[in-house]
Amino acid sequence: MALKDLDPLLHSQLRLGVMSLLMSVESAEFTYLKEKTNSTAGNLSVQLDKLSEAGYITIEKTFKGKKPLTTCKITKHGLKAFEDYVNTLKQYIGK
Amino acid sequence: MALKDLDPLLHSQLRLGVMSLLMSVESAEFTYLKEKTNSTAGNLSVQLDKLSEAGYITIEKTFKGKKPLTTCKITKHGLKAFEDYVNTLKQYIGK
DNA sequence: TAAAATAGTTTATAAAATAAACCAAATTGT
DNA sequence: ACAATTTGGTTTATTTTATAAACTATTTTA
Repeated sequence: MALKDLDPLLHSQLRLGVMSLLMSVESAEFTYLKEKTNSTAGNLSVQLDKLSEAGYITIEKTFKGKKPLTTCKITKHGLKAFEDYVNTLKQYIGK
Repeated sequence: MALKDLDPLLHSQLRLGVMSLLMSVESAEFTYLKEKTNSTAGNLSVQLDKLSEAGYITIEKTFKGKKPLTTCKITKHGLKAFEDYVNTLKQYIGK
C-alpha cells in the first residue's frame, strides 16, 4: 500500500503554523500570527488569503482606532482538514 | 516563543516519504520507493539526489544482470535529521 | 525484428514560497 | 512643525521548488 497524499495547502510551514496557532485560540490578530510564525507581513498576507479561499479560515478586517486590524479564525472545515492532515502525516512519521 | 523552522529538505512530501520508508528497512530499491511513494521516476530521481547530496541517504548504483539497480539507505545523519524533523513537527501538530 | 517495457537521467515547465516595493495612517525625534 | 520612522498591511516581482516531459540505454515480448 502506497503512502497517502498530504493536503498541499497544509503541507507548507507557514500555513501549517498559522493553522496550528489558530487551533488553540478563539481568534488571532495578524501581528500575533506574524510574530509567532516568524514570517514577513507579505508572505503571511499571501498565505492567509490562500487559507481563506480554501475556507480553512475566516479573515475579518476592521480598525483599531484608525489602524487596520486583521483577525483570523479557523473554520469547521479548516479544523477537519487539519485533523485529516495530522492523521495522514502519522503514516509518514510513525505513531 | 515562535515556532521553530522545519528542515526544508524533509518538509517535502516525496522526500519525507522516502525517508520514512528508509527508516523501516535496511535498504530499498528505486522501484520499490517509486511504487510506495506513487511518484514518477523523474521526480524520484531528482529528490533522491537531493537527499544524497545532503548526506541523508547513500545511493548505490549497480546492475541486476544488465539492468541498472539503484539501492538507497538512510545514513546516521539522515536518521538524526528525520528524528529532529519529527520533534519539531510536534510543535505544529500537537503532542 | 519491430514494439513495448524497465530503469533510470536530464532538462524544461508549472507552481509555490518568499522577498521587495509600495500604500496609508500614526508616532517619534529635532 | 515637519521630516523620518514605525505600524499594519497589500500587491507585485523574483527565486526556489516540485513536477512533468523528453530522452537514453538495455531488455523483453509479440
